[in-house]
Amino acid sequence: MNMEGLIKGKVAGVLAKLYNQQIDPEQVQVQLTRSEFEGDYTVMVFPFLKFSKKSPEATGTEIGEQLVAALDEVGAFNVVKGFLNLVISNGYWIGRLNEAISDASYGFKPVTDQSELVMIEYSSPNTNKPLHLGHIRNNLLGFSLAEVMKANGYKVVKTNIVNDRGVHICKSMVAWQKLGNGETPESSGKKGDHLVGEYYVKFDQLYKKEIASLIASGKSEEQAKEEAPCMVETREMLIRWEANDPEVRQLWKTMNGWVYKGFDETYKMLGVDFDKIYHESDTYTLGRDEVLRGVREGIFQQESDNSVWANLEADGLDKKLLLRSDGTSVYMTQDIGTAQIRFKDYPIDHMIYVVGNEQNYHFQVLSLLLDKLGYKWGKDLYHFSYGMVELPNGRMKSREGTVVDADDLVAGMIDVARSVSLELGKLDGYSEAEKENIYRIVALGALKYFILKVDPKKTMTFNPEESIDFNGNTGPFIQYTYARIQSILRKAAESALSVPAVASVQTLVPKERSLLKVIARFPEVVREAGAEHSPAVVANYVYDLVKEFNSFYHDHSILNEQDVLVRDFRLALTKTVGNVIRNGFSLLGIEVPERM
RNA sequence: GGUCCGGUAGCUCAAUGGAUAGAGCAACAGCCUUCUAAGCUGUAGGUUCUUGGUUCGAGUCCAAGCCGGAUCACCA
Repeated sequence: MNMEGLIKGKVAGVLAKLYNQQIDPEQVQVQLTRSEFEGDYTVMVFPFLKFSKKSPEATGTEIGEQLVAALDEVGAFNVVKGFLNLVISNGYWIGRLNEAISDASYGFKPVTDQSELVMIEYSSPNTNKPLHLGHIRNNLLGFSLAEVMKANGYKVVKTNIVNDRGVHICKSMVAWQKLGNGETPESSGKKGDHLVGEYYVKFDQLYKKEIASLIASGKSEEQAKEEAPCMVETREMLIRWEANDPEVRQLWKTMNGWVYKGFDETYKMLGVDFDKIYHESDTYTLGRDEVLRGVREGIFQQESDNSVWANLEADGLDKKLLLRSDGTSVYMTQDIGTAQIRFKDYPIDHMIYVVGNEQNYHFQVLSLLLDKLGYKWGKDLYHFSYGMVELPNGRMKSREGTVVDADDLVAGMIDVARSVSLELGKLDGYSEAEKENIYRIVALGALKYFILKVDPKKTMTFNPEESIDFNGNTGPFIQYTYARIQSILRKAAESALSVPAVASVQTLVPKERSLLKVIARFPEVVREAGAEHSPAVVANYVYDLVKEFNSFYHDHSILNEQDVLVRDFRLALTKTVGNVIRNGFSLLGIEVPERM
C-alpha cells in the first residue's frame, strides 16, 4: 500500500480509539504538504473537530502523537491551524528510490493476458484535404492516450477510420475532372494530400461562381445552390459511386491513393501509427443494413420520400437523419456500421473515440442509436472530447487561408530547432544525419509538449506568428535536462564509476529529499493520467520533476562529491530522474536525445 | 431560442473543496575558470467575469446574470 493509504487507514483507527468514532478511511483527507511547510503529508483535521470537541491544534496534536507511535515511517509531526503535517523518515524515501533505480518500466503496470482491451479511435481524417493543426492535436492526444492506457495495464488497439467517401470526396474529384488537366503528384511534384486539397478548394471557388451567375440570371439563392452544375454533378457522382460505377471508382481509387501516400508521410513524421485501419467505404453499407433493420423492427421511421429518421425526442434530442431520400448514407450511418464491425473484429472492453468537442452531440446520438439497435455496449462508448485549437483571432478558416498546415508546421519547427542548435554549437562530432535527427527530436518535442501539456478538454490557442518556445516550460527544456543527465552518466562510465543498485546514504540534503519525493509520485501520476484520460497530467509532472532536478543540479555536485556514498547515491538519483523523464515522455510520444 | 463547454497575471497555461492562487513567456536585476547557461536565482505583475448561496474553509460546488465558443443540416 502507498503511504497515503497507510496514513488514511491509521488515522481512521486513531479516530476510533480516541473519539470512539468509526469512519471510512477514504473519508480521511490526506495530501502532499505544501513546500513552504515542514512535512511530507498533511492530514486535514477540520472534519474531526465535531468528534474531538477540541481545538484544531489540540486535535491535530493528539492524532499526530498516535501516528508517530504507530507508524515507523512517520518520524515527527507539526500542527499549523487545522493542518497536521507528518514528516516521513529519510529511509522511506530512499526505499522508494531503490524500487525505481533498476526498474526499467518504473511506474507502469504490466499488460497481461487477463488485461482488458481498449480500442482507441483517433485521427480519422477526410481524404479531401491535408492534415492541419487541429488534426495534430487529435493525433498527438490519441497516440499519447494509447500509451497511457498501456502503462495502466490495458491491451490497446489503435484504430483509424478513414472517411474516404461521401459528397466532400466527390467535390475534389469533380473539380479535378473539370480543371485538373491530368495533374498528378508525379507530374507536379506536389504531395498527394496537398494536391487533392487544392482541388477541394477549387471546387468551392467554382461553386461560388456558378451560384453567383445563377442568381444573376434570376434564380433565388436557394435554387442557385441546388442547381449549380458542379453541385448537380457531385450529387450524381456520389450516386454513381454508391452504384459501383467503374469509371468513378477508378478515379476515386487513384485520388485517394495520392492522399494516403501523403498522409503516411505526415503520420510517420509525427510518430503516430495504427494497429487497424477501417475505411468508411467498407463500413457504410453495414451501417445502411443496420438502419434498414431498424426500420423493419420499428426502431426508426421511413418517410414517404424514402428518407430514414430516428426520433430521439423522447430522449430529449431531435430527429436525426440516417439515410437520405436518394438512399445514400450520411456520417451517422457509417459510424453505426463501423462500430458494429469493430466489436465483431475484437473483444473490446472499452471503446474510446478521440474526436473534437464540436461533435459532442453526434456521439450522444450515436450512443443512443446503438443502444436502440440492441448493442449492449452502445451506452458505454466513451467520447474523448477534446477542445479545438484556435488562432489568436479565433478558429482556423480555410476560406480566409488561416489554416495551419501540419507538414508546414513541423518543417518550420525543425528549421527553428536547427538554427537554435547551430547557434549553440553543442553537437560537434556528430554526423549531419545525427544532427538532423536531433533537430527533428527537439522540434517535435517542442510541438508535442506544447500541445499535450494543455488540459485536453480545453480550447487552446496557438499563435503561428510566434514560433513555439524552446526555453522554460517546454519540451526542449525537458529534453535538455535529460541530455545533461546522460552526459553525467557517460562521464561516470568513463571514470569507471558504476551506478549502485541500492542507495545506502542515511542523511539527505533538502533538494535531494524533494527530488526523491517527486520521483515517488510517478506511479500515481500514471494512474491518474489513465483515470482522467489526460496526457497533460504526465506533462505537468515531468516539468515539475525537471525543475526540481535542475535546481538540485545547480546547487550540488554529483561527480565531484567527495563523500563516495553520497556521490553514488546522487548518481543513482540522477539516473533514475533520467529514466522517469524518458518513461514520462514516452507516454507523450516524445523522444529524448542523448545530447543536444 | 434549446442544449453543452469555457472565462485565473500583459500573453500561454497550472492549481483531488484546504494553508499566503502558482509556472513559463514577455520586462527588470544578478549567476558560466566548476558534471551541457536550451540552465539557475531574484524583482515586479491578481477584485480567479459579476452577484448571491452552501461550507469550519470556494478559483473549484449550487443558482442567476454578463461575455465568448460549439452544436441543434438530406455537411463530415
